[in-house]
Amino acid sequence: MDLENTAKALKELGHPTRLNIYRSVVRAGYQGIAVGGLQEKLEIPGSTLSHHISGLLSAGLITQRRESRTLFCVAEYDKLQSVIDFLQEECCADEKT
Amino acid sequence: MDLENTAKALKELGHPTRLNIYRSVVRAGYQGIAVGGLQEKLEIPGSTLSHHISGLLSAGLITQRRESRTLFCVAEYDKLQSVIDFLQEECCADEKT
DNA sequence: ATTATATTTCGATATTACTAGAAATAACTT
DNA sequence: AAGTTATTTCTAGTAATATCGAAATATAAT
Repeated sequence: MDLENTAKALKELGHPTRLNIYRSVVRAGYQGIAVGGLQEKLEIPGSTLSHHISGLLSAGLITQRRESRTLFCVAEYDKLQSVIDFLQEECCADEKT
Repeated sequence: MDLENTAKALKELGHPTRLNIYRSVVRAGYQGIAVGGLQEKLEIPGSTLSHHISGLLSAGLITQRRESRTLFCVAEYDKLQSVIDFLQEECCADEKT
């Protein structure tokens, strides 16, 4: 992944509330967690929560799946992995040469 | 590491310019890279660069070592690792139980 | 002491982000 | 079609961040 996209993902993770949301989504595994579930669990006003979720979505860190009226948030583990890969790939590159 | 500190580190990495700076520091390995070296390499005004470096310092992602007039920036690899550990540790925890 | 070099702090401006109530939309139920 | 539930968009106020020139500081050289 490129620098701009990685920075975007890191930025979205770099806010306590959003990191907490993301963490809850990650914990929920492949089935995900409902927006309402997050709201209840984290006690965040709906509008604020929705705003933060859209940040995580725009970075590709999570996706959503609808089941009738309920929207589930699901972690995109691959995205997290590519962020981590970006952070680690150039480690000590100048010394290696 | 706790959520607040991790979010702080991610926030500092979550800006294209700072991520680029950090990357250059990481690439430089254990000897580090001078502030002036970064300035030349990345073509950032001194005051802007200094501002971003202090962000990375405050998150504990880098440290500095002085050699006469020159300040070298050195990556704190352990800090990066603990950020990564935080991101990965709770993966699918709710499903595992 | 003066000058040169390396880096930071100050100050000012512009942009972006955070928060949350109120209104709107989407999907289902009766 | 009227009501209920789940979530988002709108709006607006406040706070935080980014940028960079100019001035200040720190260290060394002459």
